[in-house]
Amino acid sequence: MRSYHGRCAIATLSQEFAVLPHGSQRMTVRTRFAPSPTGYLHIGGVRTALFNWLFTRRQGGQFLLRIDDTDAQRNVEEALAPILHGFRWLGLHWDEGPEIGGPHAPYYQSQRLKRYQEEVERLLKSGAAYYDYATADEIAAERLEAEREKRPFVYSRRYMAESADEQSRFEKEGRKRVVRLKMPREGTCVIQDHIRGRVEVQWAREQDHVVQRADGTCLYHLASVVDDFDFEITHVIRAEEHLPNTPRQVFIVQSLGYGLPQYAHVPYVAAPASKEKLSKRKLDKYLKMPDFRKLNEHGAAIAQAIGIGTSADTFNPVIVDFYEQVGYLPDAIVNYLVLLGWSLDDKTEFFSRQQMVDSFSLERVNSSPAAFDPKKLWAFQDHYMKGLPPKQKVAMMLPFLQRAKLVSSPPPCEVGPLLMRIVEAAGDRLKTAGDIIQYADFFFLDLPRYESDAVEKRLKAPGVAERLTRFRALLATVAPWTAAALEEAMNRFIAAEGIAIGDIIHAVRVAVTGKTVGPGMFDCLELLGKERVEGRLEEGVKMAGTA
RNA sequence: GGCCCCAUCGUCUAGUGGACUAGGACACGGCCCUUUCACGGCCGCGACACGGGUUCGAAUCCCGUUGGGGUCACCA
Repeated sequence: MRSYHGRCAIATLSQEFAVLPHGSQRMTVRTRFAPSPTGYLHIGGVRTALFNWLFTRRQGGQFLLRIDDTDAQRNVEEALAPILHGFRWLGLHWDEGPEIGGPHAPYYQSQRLKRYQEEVERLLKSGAAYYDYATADEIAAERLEAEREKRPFVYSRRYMAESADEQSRFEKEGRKRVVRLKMPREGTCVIQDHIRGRVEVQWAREQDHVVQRADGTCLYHLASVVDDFDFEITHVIRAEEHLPNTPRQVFIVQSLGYGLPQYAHVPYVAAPASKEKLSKRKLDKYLKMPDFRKLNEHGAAIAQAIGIGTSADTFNPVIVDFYEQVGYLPDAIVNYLVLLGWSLDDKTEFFSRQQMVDSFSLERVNSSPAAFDPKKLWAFQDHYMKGLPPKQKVAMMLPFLQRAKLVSSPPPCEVGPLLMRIVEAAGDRLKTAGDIIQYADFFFLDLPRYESDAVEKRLKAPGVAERLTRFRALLATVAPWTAAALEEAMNRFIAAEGIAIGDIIHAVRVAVTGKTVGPGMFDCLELLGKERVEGRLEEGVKMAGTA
């Protein structure tokens, strides 16, 4: 029997010294992110993609997108669209891949079947793979037996057919064949990983994995390795759940005579306050945590106001889309994500895209999983929102008002300047673009939506109706109608009444805006205009009177 | 269960043998500012999982224990 010790020596050597595949002297760094078209972009996936992107930009290389659709899906284009959209939204541009093509097109595995077939044949010819005629049940039975005997399972190769005779014999029995890897059964596979260091596994623990199905289609591991070679990928930076798959890929790489890429297995993003992998399907569980629930509810309120669905399948803080729909800033998301598992030093927390590119390195990626923290994400969003010029806030927020049917499309021409004033008055209160709906709806409605709690608390109290009536009367004398003049009038009013400002202003706010919270009171009054303020105060008096 | 990975405040992290009475950020608590809500300012709470080594000296290196996690497909 052939010894595979030699192989692993090669594995180690080629990784440490032959950094570049194909023996070329100066190959630029090339990385890839390989989504399968699932219809959504996972927050953990995008973090891995971000690391790839940053590393590549830093090295002046090319970042590509390859579509792992070997599992024959129907609507690849449809399921891919949200993913590509997410990449563009975040500003993670790919140099080659879907929609833009490139020298190695096509970048869809489903369109590269011929290449896989060629390589399967080479594997077969060299003896690194074999036809296997076992049924799934027969394999399962062997596995069960091994488990019963408490020994690690390795396939007996009972239905392995390496000669034409054996093949025809099995075929006469009516058996179907798959192609399996003939994995080494002694020696050690050594993986040099940029994040995890040296990882060793016994070849004997590896299975004879299937690389080609009975129908001739190939599986991920084979396709992935062939593509990485064809696309001249130099660095495979991927989630750590792929680490256990790496030996079989190393075996394929070496059997096919390719050079090994550099590997870097980044830890997965964990669920809030846990070490478990963040999963879209566990939303219910996360919603039991107050922080996560708040994040979700904030988004859901906006989604509801603009009439988009909130089913967990499409609207979910684990999916990147969520943040765009609610009106988060890509820079905030990216800055938050880059710090999830990577840091530059003990103090730098805000990075422009360029700074990120300039300072990123795989060596500083942490080797333990980092938990997704809604509060921290929120803090980054807060920070970037504060730095955004009002003009840009207006541009972001107008579409939300339109979708909420508060402003028509195209908007009346007075809306632009008004919205600018509102945004300025609201200041740091607007944390996401979608917040504009809650903070400004009353500017665009004939009458505010009166919140019952607010009415209860601030209007339905003894003396409020009379006080509002007297304050309303005073308004006739206010000129010019400015926040400053209004404040001055209010001060005169409380002095005359002998009350504190708190005894009147809350009632005015609720009467005029329908809520207890909002931008500066006097700004609201000014922007609303005298007529509407007077009308709403009357409305407030009515509600207060029915106490 | 086998194999592999991981382990510093609640969370993200700094720390690569002495500058560590362990630093920063978010969160949290208190106070101040304040018409609300935000913002801002000040102060505070808070961690090296455990046990053995190695060393003059260990958060840092080694071993073990415990705990957590990933993965074990004719999915990707």
